[in-house]
Amino acid sequence: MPPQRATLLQVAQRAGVSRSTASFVLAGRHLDMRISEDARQRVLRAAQELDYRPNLMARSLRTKVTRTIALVSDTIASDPYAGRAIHGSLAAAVAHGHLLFIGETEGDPVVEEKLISDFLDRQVDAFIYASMFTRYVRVPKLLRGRRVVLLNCLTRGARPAHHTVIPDEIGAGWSAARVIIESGHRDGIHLVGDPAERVFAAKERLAGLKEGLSTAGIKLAGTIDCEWWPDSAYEAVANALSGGLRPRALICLNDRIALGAYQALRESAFTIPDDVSVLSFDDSDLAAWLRPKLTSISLPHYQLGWQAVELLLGQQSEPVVMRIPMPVRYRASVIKPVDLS
Amino acid sequence: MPPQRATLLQVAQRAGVSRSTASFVLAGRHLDMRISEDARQRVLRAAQELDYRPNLMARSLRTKVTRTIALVSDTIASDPYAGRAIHGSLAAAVAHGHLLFIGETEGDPVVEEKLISDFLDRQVDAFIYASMFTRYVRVPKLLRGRRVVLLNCLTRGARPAHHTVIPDEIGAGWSAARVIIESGHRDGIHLVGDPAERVFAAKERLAGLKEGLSTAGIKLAGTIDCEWWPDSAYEAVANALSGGLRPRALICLNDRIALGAYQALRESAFTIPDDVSVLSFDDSDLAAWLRPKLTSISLPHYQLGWQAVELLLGQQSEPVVMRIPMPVRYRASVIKPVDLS
DNA sequence: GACGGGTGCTGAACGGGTTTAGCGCAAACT
DNA sequence: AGTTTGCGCTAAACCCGTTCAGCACCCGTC
Repeated sequence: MPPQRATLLQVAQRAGVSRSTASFVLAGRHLDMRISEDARQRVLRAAQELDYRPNLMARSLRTKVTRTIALVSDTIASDPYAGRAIHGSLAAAVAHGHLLFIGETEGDPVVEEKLISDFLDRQVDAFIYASMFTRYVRVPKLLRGRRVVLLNCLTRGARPAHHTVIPDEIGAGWSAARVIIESGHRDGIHLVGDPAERVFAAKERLAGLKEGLSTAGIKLAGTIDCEWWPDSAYEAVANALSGGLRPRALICLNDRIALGAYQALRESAFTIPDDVSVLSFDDSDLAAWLRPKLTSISLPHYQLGWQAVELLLGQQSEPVVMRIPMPVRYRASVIKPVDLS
Repeated sequence: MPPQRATLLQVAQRAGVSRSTASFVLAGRHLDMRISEDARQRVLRAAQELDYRPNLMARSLRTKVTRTIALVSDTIASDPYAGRAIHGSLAAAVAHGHLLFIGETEGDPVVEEKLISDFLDRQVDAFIYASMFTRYVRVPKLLRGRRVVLLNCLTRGARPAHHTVIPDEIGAGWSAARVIIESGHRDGIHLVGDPAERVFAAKERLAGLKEGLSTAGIKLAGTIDCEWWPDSAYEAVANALSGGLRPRALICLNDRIALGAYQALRESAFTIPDDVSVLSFDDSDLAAWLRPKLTSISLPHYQLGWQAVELLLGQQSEPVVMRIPMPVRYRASVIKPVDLS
């Protein structure tokens, strides 16, 4: 039932020419090779009639080009955003006539090595080495000297060895500052999250935020320390509030933390945004589901994935570090503070 | 820098044997082919010394087996669960020594045909035809007669043409009934969602639920109609409550609806679970983040993906429809109703 | 009529494996 | 001594494209 595909030889025979000629015609090289218009038409017709499709395995064996890309990620499932980065890479790959393999290392170097070997055995043209949260990585030895783009991760050291695509977290921090400043907040601005931890995004967001605020002569009133989960954020914020804290604005390091903050604020009878503005990062689905809808600074995973492939397939050879802007999604959780005086 | 890989010929020469012999040894067919232990050792050593890895393109060209699977999905990004199905498929594929291509059709038949053709040109062994929400589909002509498993979708008609893996939504409905009954609820049980729509999951969940309830002589007290989004659910539930409804248990058709219900209940000063129990389906991340944590019946996407590949690579030839059980994730939103009398 | 040059096409090698058919040799048998 | 048998291995075809080198032919030229 799966119909036997016609080979180039069959096309050539039907057109009354040699395999070579058929190949040249179908490759569009009839001008270099001086194929008569008549022969060209015969080949084209034969190919059409036989519904000819080239066997890309055979072609790739000869040309050493497979037009396939391997996306090697630490995890693909745990994070709901992961899909978006894959989606972006996939769309760009297909737009360039490439196909995408995916693989998951689960952070295990042994699995990683096996996986990359498998891809290499299948002669993939290039690799996307991806992480699902932004962090520093060491590029596996097997990838040295190959076409690789780092997606949402980077290497330490002055000169990057590979193209690198990461979100502009520092810019996002500045944007957060701008949103807060433009809303008229000056006092009672608290950070919620865990800036002490070695999380890349946290450090950069905080750095950008502080820089941005300082341009208006504003300082953070304090930090509410918690893990990156709703539970932890809820507890931390609830504690702070019951300790007498009266914040005017909370900047949460991500949406899950914002959810915890929402829950704590609600229980202490604070109204968002009238009593307290809440600003967040990531712009996950959650942001649009909360009440009031959460203003959040978007992690552009789709664009990250897309750009990674663009760099991979582009001709630019000098390694580039691209920081993709993180746009603000204005919603309803940040407003001008009500005058307390 | 990308080191030139050794070929079989080089291994053979170093071992002082022919390509054939080297091939037989490395394929483990030295017994059929009667290769001396000495020659075998020489080949093995040569392969090791040269760090030989076979070119799978060349092998596949000859054997017509690529050990690759194509996962063709309607969308891969929009749904946060999507990643889990891919994850499951990927894990199973790798466990069987296969690699996974992914592709997205965006529901466009033209894109779909192009994509499948591209996969066919690359000689993939088999296809997973996936949908991100359970629904009826027509299998594209190009896939007729090929190895295909339907993942989270199914064809109409008595005999399935392909293996099919879907969640056991009817069973989930029964489970919902059981949870409610075992908690002691008998009255004031309302459904929240849109059972009228042609959504497969909705119909089956409702059917199972009603059957399950009827075994205990219980009937739904009513239905609160809404779309599958928090906004819509919030409005619908808020309306119902302000209309005087006093439910004792809400069964929400998914977690997003449950979120809307939570929001509406809270604003009307109902306490979950003391005043109202809430039960839901899907068990998305959200369920564990809500306060109180939401009891939800899990959509086993990972297992779906895994099973799809197992069927694909298994020897079972008669098409099978597998319904994967949906386990209940007990949390804190369902309790025994407080006696009102 | 020999030669040069352009046109239109093809033969054959190549890529790197797998697999079938069978060869050369030594031991065992008649 | 001649035949059979089994062992250990290999030549060569095959998969299906791409591509280099060059052949046959015709036209025009001197």
